Amino acid sequence: MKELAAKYSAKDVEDKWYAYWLAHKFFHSEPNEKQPYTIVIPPPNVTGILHMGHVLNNTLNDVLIRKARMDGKNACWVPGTDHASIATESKVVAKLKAQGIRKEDIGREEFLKHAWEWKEEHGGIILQQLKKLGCSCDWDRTRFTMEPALSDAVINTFVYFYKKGWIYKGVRMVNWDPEALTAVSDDEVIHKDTKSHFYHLKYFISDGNGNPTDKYLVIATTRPETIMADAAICVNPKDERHFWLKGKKVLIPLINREIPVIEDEYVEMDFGTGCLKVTPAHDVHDYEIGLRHNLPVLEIIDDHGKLNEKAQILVGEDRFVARKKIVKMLEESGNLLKVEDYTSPVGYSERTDAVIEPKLSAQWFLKMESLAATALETVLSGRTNFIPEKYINTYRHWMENARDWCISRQLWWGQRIPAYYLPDGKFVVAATAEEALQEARAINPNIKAEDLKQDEDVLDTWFSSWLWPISVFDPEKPGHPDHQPNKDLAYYYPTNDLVTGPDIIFFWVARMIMAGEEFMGKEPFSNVYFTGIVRDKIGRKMSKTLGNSPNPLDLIDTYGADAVRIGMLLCSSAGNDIFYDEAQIKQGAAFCNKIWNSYRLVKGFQVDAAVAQSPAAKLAIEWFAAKLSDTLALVEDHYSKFRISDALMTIYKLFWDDYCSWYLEAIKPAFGQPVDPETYNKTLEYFEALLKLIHPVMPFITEELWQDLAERKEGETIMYAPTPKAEAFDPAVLENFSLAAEAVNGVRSVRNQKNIAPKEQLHLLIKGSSFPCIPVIEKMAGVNVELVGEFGDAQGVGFMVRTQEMFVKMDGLVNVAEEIEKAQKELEYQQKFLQGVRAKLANENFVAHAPAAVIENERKKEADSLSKIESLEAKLKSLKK
RNA sequence: GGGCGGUUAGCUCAGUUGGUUCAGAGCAUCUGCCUUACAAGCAGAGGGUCACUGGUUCGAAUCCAGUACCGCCCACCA
Repeated sequence: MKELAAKYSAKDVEDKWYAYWLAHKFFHSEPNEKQPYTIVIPPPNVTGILHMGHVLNNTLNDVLIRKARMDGKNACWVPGTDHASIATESKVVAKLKAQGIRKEDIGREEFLKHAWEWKEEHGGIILQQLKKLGCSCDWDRTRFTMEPALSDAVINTFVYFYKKGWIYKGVRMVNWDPEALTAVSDDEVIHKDTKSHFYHLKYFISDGNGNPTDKYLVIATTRPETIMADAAICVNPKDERHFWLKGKKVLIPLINREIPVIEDEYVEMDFGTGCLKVTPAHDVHDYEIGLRHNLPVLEIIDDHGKLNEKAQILVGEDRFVARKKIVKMLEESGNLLKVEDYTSPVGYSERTDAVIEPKLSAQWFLKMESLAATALETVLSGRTNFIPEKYINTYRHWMENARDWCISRQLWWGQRIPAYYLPDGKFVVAATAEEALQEARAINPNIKAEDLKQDEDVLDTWFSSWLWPISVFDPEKPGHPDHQPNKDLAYYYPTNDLVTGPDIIFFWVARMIMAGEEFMGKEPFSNVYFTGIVRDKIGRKMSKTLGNSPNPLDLIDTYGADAVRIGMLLCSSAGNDIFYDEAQIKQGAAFCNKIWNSYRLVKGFQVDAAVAQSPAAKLAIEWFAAKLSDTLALVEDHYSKFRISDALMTIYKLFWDDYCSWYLEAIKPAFGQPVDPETYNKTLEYFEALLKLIHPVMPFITEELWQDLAERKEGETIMYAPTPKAEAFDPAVLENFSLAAEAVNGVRSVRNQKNIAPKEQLHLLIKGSSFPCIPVIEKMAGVNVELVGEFGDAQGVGFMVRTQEMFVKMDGLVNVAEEIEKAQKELEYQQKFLQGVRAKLANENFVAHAPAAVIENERKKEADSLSKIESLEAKLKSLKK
């Protein structure tokens, strides 16, 4: 046996064992005859770095996958990264900007070169970081959403849906991000209540020749800078206040353009002034009103959010600058009636935090109706479970109201839309330029390859990640529903569990279900476990700007990966936000050390075949076998319900309290004394079972100790050791030991009160003819036990274990008055308790309605209480003598 | 504005179909111990009117209704 340090040092073991696992390809999985257990990683952004959210998510994933592996399943965890269109592109743009380069100047091809360089440089860092955490991903299967095969899959699915008639190009009002210069989907817009102003503006009625009369109407708007794009003023047809406006025309302030007054029920009579300025180009609802009334669409804000020449005034000004300036101008011109403070929801871009500009533009859409209906059914039917269930409601609401998905993005980093335009503006959709040319020739036989221009836009990132559970195994399958799944896909799909955050339930989870049903005819996973958001201990989100997000690698360096994993899991229950506190990681480190030191004790035992097994050891061995089986069942139950932190806490207590504090102390030989072989072997056996049980949570320390526990051959690992199985046991064994433990606690309590050192041997009298596990009590409490009929005149302190009277003999140390007071108090409590029980039993309604078992129990309480009262009274009598 | 979830010890949370002495766990706190595996430890102790108000019931932390507060999702009444 090698010497073990007094403290566990994670640094000395973690890298060593990770390298060992890799060298032996323990993480690698190939289809075989065993039952598969599959997880696909929620692919982190390719240029991202590990944050606490990743730590939580991937720790959970790793616990599940390691558990499944030890349960005998063929476990496969597929890792990879996401190209993250907007996030990556904006990072590259920023980097180039710092060098004074604008992407427009260098062009698409050159820009993509830079982007790939960036990806090569930063891509995959996060995967290396996951290794530090101990994640047992099948690295041979690492995928990237923009690698050629997966990009082909994306293009093929686009073509597939286009041919199916579900993808269309349309001019729609989209959410325009003026900073990223791209449209974003509805889900990427975050509405925040924003303080602004409500400007009441006078629009003078025209005399018919474009000249103002002295009559006017008043509109209220939050966006005065858009008045130049007004196409009409709209009132509710039922609004009597505005009947006089019928058929009138009004003049837009400052520019005096004439616009009609129209009527539409959309206008709320009791909101604002009841007059709405209709600006079809810059408001979603106004656009719809414009369609109904055939109004012209005049766009005055450009892609960058600046006013263009069509605005006539304030040309070139940013929309927010223009707002301030135009208010002043309106005030000077006498059109500004009043300004109110107003708070209203404003849409912001999730990625850039820019205020979203509703903008009319040509975009590609995927019809959601059928996909959403199917995917809703997948969850409602329970083929895919959500943990916690509350997210089903959220999911249902979204699916029932899903709008067509805007899948085009005005970016370069991503899969380019496979639409090819002919010179006349017609287009064809095909997977390759060659196929496109053929199709184009069907329209116009004279078309040459160079006449075709491919669409400039790329596809939304989620349009590739929704294929992830399929494409990581067989990229040929999506887009080709007739294609026979390859061996991997046939074996690993559907995957089992998905662990992810609720923030991407629609972006990703819902859409993976759609793609799974569409291309495989089967749900992509059976369970979705939603984690919470990791917050700091006072509840703030982790963020770079707040600086409250620790670097996980520093934590791993300081405390070890096992400690970090424990720390995260301790405070995580499904669906609840996580309040991260470094104290929890310290607790994890303390647990590592506890395990380490218990091993030091066990390995330090001297074994001597000539030594007889002590009665206490025999009892403890019998008890721990039962305790272990009992706990194993509990742990399995927790895992089956995804109560991972409960499972961890259950094992934690089994190891620390039951094994270390009770079992080891009970079997531990006196200092310098050897232990008998049977006890030694059982102790090692239990220790090994505990290591296996906790291995999914703490992979490194368990491997280290397991390897040292016995002679191991190269290539052996705890990773594939089977999970310990519960065995049948006699519940009386547990009950008896816990009675003994209560007696021990009673004695210890007395020691504490009376300030008696643990070493000092005491006498414990137990009234009665028998009591279980007496040798354990003697060993653990440091007493000699004597069963007696009566305590007689002995001096000391008494206590009770349930209905059993006990008495610690102590000459001279007893304060009789104190003892009397204690007994008196206890007596009063018991009498009150008895009263309550008897009142219940005297209640005819209770006796008539309650189940027999409950009544029986009340009777037992009554009897127990009576017996306690009897002995307390006797005790008082003898004390008072 | 609509929907969903929550409120239990100082903190983070359990509490399964209402019924065992059910009011719990971990951490934190307090007291005593450097006892020969471990002071990242050992032993002991204190701490809650289960948000509030009503109701159902023999019996409510648990079921129902209302109130208050917190959180999340959806939704651009300009």
